[in-house]
Amino acid sequence: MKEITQTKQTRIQREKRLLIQNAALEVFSEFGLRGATLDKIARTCGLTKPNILYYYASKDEIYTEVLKSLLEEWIRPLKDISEQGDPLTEILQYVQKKLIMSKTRKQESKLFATEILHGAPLTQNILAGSLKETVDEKVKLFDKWISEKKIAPVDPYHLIFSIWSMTQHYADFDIQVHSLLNHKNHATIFKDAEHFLLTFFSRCLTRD
Amino acid sequence: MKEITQTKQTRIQREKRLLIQNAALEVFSEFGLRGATLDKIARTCGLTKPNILYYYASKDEIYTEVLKSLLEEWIRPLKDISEQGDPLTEILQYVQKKLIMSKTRKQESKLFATEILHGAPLTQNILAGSLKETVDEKVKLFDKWISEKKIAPVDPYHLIFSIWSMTQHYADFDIQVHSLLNHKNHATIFKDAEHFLLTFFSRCLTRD
DNA sequence: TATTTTTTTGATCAAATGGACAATTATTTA
DNA sequence: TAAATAATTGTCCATTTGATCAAAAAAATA
Repeated sequence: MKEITQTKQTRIQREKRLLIQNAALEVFSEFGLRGATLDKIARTCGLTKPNILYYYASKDEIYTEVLKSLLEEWIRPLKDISEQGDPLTEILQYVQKKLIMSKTRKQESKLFATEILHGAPLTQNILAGSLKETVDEKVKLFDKWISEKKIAPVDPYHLIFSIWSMTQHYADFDIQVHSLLNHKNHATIFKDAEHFLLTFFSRCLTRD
Repeated sequence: MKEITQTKQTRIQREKRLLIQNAALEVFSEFGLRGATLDKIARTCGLTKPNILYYYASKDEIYTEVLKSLLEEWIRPLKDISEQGDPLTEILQYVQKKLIMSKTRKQESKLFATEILHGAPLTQNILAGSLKETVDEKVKLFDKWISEKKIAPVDPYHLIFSIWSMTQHYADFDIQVHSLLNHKNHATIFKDAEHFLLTFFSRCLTRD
């Protein structure tokens, strides 16, 4: 039973594994890998500790699985940037998508941030692998757009970093953002952030 | 002996406390509050665990002290923004200072990021206190500059967030940055980042 | 140098925690 | 419905870890 290899999962297995993953995401994103305990995860999803270990061999395995399933979703919007579209529109749309993810997927953003922050022990190969591939591809596209004078000249790598950092900031540092904005309405903050970011990036990509 | 109140610290006390703080910063920034152990801190500074607990009542007290001494330094560059200087120059200088801090104080940046990310359990009052005060003050200054048409109109709060996020990204996410830039030379990365950020913010603050 | 104070450490403790396992219960299949 | 398989749980264990404490060592002081 330990090795549930692909195809033949029972209904219960599918349900419980998902249940555990959701609880794990919640707990890991709040406390980090080491701060999270199996007891907390168990309590969160209403299962017992041994029951969780019936579906996953170890705490680390849960963490790895949660992280892996998150990473794919995380890269997707970048992949969506299309060579066919209008350059500025494509990039601004990417900014918007990333901001929406910060708004609706805060836990995922925090989990990912914590992982990288602490040395990406389980993600390094992905960073160097599929993420790097996609980034390199889009960098090439940005360079092309620059040489065609369709967007202003900037270092494409750092452009991507700036999009990531500015959008994810609203998820990862939400405590600080809310605190400094007098705990203003959540929706308002994101509306303002969107306006700021779109203004910011248009100005900066249409100059020269 | 437990309560070392201000004035009369012995030479040994001053030395050892500093030794412990430095080791603690190293360990906490790498592993977070929960991932860090007294044993790791002890090993890092070459003391024994009970000896550390002779100088600090608890692990949490060490963490709090490290964080507190870091926060003051962290806010300072923002305070330095002067009403007397040229607006664009002042802001760009702030960007530069923050970037330098990311380069030379990576551990502090990561520790601070982890703290906020996980709910700022020990920092919330500072966020709402002295940091907020300084931010509000500078926001007023930025608004003044905008009304005098000395910089382009942007939401000053989000402008500050953008500076923080983009500069700190190079410290907090250094693993990712290095990985995606083919482990390019550290100095080169920061030189490129500086050029990118200065271009970026000048464009965006001189438009309209 | 003798006495007092400070510093250091080995041994130990209690709580927390990841994990194992056998026994029990529920579900599926023949 | 009986047999087989899957799922669940109570109990237990070993390790880690924050913290204590008394005794020893070192340093400061008289």
